[in-house]
Amino acid sequence: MTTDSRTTPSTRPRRADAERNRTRILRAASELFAERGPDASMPELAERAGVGVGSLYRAFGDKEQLLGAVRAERLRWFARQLEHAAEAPDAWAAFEAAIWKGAALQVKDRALHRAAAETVVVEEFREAKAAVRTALARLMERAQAQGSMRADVRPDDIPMLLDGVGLTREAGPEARWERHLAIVIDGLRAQGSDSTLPRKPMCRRDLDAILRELPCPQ
Amino acid sequence: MTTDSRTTPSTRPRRADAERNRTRILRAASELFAERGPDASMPELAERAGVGVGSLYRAFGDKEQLLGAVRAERLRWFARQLEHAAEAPDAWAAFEAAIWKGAALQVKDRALHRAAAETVVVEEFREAKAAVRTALARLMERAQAQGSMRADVRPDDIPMLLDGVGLTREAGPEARWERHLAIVIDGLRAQGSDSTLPRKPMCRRDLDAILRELPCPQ
Amino acid sequence: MTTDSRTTPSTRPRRADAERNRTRILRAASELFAERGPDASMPELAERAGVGVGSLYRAFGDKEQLLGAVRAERLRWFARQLEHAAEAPDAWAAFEAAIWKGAALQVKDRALHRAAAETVVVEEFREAKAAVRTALARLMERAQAQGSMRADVRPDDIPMLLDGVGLTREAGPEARWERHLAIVIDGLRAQGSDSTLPRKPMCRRDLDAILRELPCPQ
Amino acid sequence: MTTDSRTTPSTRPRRADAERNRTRILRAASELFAERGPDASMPELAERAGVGVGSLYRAFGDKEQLLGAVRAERLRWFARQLEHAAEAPDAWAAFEAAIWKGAALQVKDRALHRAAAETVVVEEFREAKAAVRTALARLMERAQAQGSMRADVRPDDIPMLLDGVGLTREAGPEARWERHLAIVIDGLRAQGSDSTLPRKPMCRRDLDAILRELPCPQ
DNA sequence: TATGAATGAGCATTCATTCAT
DNA sequence: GATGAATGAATGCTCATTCAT
Repeated sequence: MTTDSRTTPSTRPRRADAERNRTRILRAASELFAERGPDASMPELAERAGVGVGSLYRAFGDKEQLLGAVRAERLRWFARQLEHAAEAPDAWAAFEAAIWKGAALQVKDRALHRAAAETVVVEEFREAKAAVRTALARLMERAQAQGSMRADVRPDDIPMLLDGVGLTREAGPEARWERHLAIVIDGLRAQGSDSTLPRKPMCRRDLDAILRELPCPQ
Repeated sequence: MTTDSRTTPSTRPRRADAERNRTRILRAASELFAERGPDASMPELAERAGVGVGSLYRAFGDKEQLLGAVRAERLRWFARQLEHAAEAPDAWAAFEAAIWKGAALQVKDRALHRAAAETVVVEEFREAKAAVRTALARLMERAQAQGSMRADVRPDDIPMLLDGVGLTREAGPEARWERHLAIVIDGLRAQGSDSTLPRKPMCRRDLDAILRELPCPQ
Repeated sequence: MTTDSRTTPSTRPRRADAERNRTRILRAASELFAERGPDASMPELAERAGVGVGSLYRAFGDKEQLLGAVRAERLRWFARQLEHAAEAPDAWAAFEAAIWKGAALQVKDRALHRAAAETVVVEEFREAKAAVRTALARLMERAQAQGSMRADVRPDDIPMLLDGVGLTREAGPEARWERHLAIVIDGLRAQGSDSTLPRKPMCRRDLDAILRELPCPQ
Repeated sequence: MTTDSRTTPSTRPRRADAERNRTRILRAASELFAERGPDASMPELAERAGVGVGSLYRAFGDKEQLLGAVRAERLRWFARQLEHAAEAPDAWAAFEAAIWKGAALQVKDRALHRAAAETVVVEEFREAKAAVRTALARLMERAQAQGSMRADVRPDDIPMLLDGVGLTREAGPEARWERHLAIVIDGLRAQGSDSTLPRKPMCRRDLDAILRELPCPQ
């Protein structure tokens, strides 16, 4: 490995360097967009990353690409959650648990705000979105087959719904987005399933566990 | 009527001019904010209204007031829809119809984007919001008493939910926000009501009628 | 008097009306410029006067004329103080007392700020300035003849000095402009006069009396 | 010296560029604020400096910082004059000479207008002000000990007095600020000192010398 | 004649992006 | 490759003055 840097001194070390730099930028962008949303500025991002603004543009082309990369990262995490859920025997329960994670992410990580509503031009982001869609399709198909999810929902509906939930920032002392999500989930349930309709918003204990494993900083 | 114009001969003529201009600005703002959302700029608005920027500020104080006025107008319209709905015998059906109007408005008129989440400082807007809340409360109480709406939803949940639906822009060829709304509505239904759960999204015919009577331009 | 308004219904009452209006504006300007200095805006002034901005322009031509009129009023007051002072037997003592009034005015009434430094174009202001100059000349001549004022000071020096004092707003807990003035006054004294040089700044009691009779509002 | 340029090879070249630009902006600001006072506008300054407005903000943060930097520069110069004066055997004569320089600066350079009266938030400016104060204190203490300066003047009085003198613009054909200053100086003198009271304003010859070495352009 | 609505240049400031070093 | 200085259009807003009513 270390010999590599001597063997191809002009290309390889650069690659490594560039890769490290890219990672650094991505981590900073991850934090900043999560905190401040897509409106965070490039200069501030550069400062947080400890690089010049020029490096941002060299590494990612423009702001949209960079934001897309951050969003893609989040979406891949969500896709993984969904894929793990696919193996559970009770598809609906697994779906519900996964959706809570996705919603919590959408709320806590402002990078994803309005992401589903925007036209996607970034390749990486499009791919991640597709991965989410695939995993959702698999999981939902099973839940629908098991009769616990309404039959006419489609995978594409979910990000749309979560985007809506994500808009609900914690504006008051009462947790509101949990209410939003609970209603949406009940809307997704098959009729006649043991839907425990008048269910209270999730208890704090569960919620804290969810928040703790979110991939976005803090 | 004619006496009025004689009773206040000194105040009216000026008012008429100012009022005409205010209306002109409001109409332009209505259009522009509807198309581009709250981020539309004051200079562009001035140009669209065919007035100088100064006139905007004279008529409305600042951007927030102007945006607030546009939003208030929309919300008052929505409040009226809800009030009319209050008289119907079937509270749920009336609620559902009204909510479709509200959602359509939220989707078509970007002026209302993120309105539910923001802190309101404009008096007119705050009042309209309160009117919506009151009308919602009345209607929902009846629907809940009739057993057709789940008991744990609160009036404040509705704008939050609609804000989410409004985020769903027409991103693809398929109408998607109708699906979003349909799911949310089903989430609001009381369990065991004749909830016609696997219902399809509203048919085009109805939707067109709704869109035609929206108060926002376009 | 009241018959006048019927005898020449088109001209006389107008004059009276116009005069009343002019006075009203002047009073408002007096207050506003005193509080906020020459940078107070015309719209705000119009509102305070209870007239339209147009009337400001009709009555005074432009802002400079209006400010000039206010300043002239103040200067006429100062000229009167100086004229009264002229009759006192001890010219220096009278001068000193008058100068304290002028300085207090300059400090408390921001309308006069930088007035001496600016080129005067307003006739009324120029006249008032001349009146001050004349009164100063008379008083100073006597003081110089009595040997209590240095011989090489000229009447024109005084407004300049007071303008400087006026710049010294009360920035701290300690009264500072009184110190400024005290030094300047000592600089004006003839050498060898009983100048009580290490004199303390004027005592509060005297100062309060001065402030109370200032012509500017508050 | 040469080693320095090798020791920090990566930081210096950039700095050189930035420093040059900063200097350029500072020089332009120096000129413009000197001519027009603190109210000169940023766009005009940018044009004069031959840079974009953005560069102004990059280099100095905001207008207040930039103005503060210009003022600090002037004040440091004044502090140096005072420090040199501190070594002279005759403290009063040294003080008098230094104060002439300070006054000339205040008059010729409008950047310092109203500087003494304003609350200072710019660190650099605050420091320069403190340096002036310290130097003044040292010099005045000696002059007071030597009995040539009145005992009750304090260092803080001097900027206040000079600010007043600075207000005296060249409004007429006769040089007037010199008279203002001369009177103030005499007001600072101890009584009974060989104060040459009826002294004429400084002769042109000396004044020209003073003006020539002023740090402000023009 | 009085009004006050309209004007529009002007201000301080921000930020995505470019490009010389 | 990396840097960060430079750019300049754009933003929200103010205010002396004009002019239609």
